[in-house]
Amino acid sequence: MTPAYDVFDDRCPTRMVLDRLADKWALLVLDRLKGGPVRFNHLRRDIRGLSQKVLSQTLKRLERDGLVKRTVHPTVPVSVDYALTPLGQTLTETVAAFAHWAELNMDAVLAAQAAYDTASVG
Amino acid sequence: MTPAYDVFDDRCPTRMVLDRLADKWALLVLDRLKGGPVRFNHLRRDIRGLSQKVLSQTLKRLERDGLVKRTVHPTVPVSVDYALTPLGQTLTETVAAFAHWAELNMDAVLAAQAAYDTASVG
DNA sequence: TGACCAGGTTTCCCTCGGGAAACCAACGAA
DNA sequence: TTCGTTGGTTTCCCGAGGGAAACCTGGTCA
Repeated sequence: MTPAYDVFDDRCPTRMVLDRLADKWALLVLDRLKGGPVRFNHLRRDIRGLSQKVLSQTLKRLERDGLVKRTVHPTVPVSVDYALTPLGQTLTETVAAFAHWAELNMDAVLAAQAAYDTASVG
Repeated sequence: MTPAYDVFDDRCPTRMVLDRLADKWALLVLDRLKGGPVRFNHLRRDIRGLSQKVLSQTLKRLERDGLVKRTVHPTVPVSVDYALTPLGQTLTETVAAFAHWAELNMDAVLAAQAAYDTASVG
């Protein structure tokens, strides 16, 4: 069968999905959620540099896309947690692979940058 | 051994790498290069919606990070092709997984969006 | 009544991304 | 000499992204 969608076509809806996923904050949130539900302020504290507003927007988009489930617990004060949906879980390995790649190959990238910059200057 | 880098720390250089990789255009370029070297204008034509300026910038960054190798062939007129470096090739599976995920799960995402929007309206 | 918690939303404001289109360099062909 | 090729760079300009910080909404406690 021929593929129904083509990510190289700018009129293809997969571009929209790629746009959403190709987002630093969304990736970090998804990666942080892979161990189980996490509460709003906990996410905010764990992902350094992520502002309240952007976290809120990111979570809303991920929820709309069916990747994350928002659950309100009627405690006092109210607590809200976010968890991966089954669909979202199908992404965990890929997302984790990304984060891990960055951590594992950081040295190589830094070395390449240094070499590139030296070559340009000299 | 403890991990030297932590992607959740905003002062960690991996954040820089994640920023670069969490870019729609960079992902599409890397995915397009996985089959072998491709020339500038060929990339531009294949990746619909990618402007000359942005492609140029994207390639330069990827080259600086050591993921892509730029080769100039002294033909007439000059031709330039771009290929994945060995480091870049370690990313191909992950990048392809992303693109494929988008293509495979597009329907589920669209359905989730429709459901979300209906719930919000009603 | 006022203070404090979680979990947001809104406002202000400024930077950066990126599209369009012109320009440029080198070279060969007509 | 003008045109066409490839592979860019530069300029202009606008709109989205996102940081900071104030505000809001329950609800409970003191």
